[in-house]
Amino acid sequence: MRIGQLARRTGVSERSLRYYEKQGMLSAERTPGGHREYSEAAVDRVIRIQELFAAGLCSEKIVQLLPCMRDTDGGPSAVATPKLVADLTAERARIDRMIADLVRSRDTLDEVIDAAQLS
Amino acid sequence: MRIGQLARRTGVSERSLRYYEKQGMLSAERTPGGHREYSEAAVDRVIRIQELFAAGLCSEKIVQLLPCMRDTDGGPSAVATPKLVADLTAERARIDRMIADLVRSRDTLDEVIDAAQLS
DNA sequence: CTAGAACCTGACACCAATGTCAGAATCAAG
DNA sequence: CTTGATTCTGACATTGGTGTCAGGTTCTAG
Repeated sequence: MRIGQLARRTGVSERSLRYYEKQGMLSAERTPGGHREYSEAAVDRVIRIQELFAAGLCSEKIVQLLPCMRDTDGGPSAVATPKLVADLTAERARIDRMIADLVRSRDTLDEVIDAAQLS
Repeated sequence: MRIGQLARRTGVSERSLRYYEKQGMLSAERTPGGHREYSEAAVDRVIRIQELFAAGLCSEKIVQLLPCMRDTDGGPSAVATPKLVADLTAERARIDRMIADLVRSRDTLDEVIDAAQLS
């Protein structure tokens, strides 16, 4: 599929998709004329990338991580190096803290919302 | 307490604390010489602010939200306006989506980490 | 062939919190 | 009083993903 369709299907701007490619997170075939042609698996990959961004990973880490992920395209997934595993373990801990923070913030919001409702 | 101690106790830089004040999120008495003097409740407040930042709220929303929060200083908490409640409800939904994303990302990381461990 | 839609590259701008630095003033202990 | 630690203000830089625009090329339906 073309970049426009991928953008629509993922909700990610074309700008960002091109950026992902430049960072090495996303690849695409090219038509003879130079237009990008994406495989079906790109949809899942883009969504994964977005999730990882939302989790606070920088593109560099994502680049290292992606080849180790079991992807929908069934490609042979690489095994993470010890260094990468250490990094990811740290990221995992950070994500855990993030989730805890978010739950607290949600509770805070709920308190305020509830207080306003019953007034 | 002074800004340095508050920074150490919260893990937030002095720079950020001054920024919070300028944005109207944090207040402080002043010594005759102009140095900031914080109450004990400032510690909790700063931590809350950080959590809310982590939850993706901008400082403007936080400013509106803070007076409605039941604070440790026991100040009379204001009641949120309907408009604010609507905003916060939207934020709450966003936070829910964020948490779901984070859990997925954490699972992704776990898969990669586990795959590397047993190899 | 042609017109309009879609795509290409490259460059500049933005956001919002934070880092950092400089130069001056204040504070607290000896 | 002195001195070293702390704080003050203000300004500029950074970050990293994204928005946006310009000028040109490619694609595709009629």
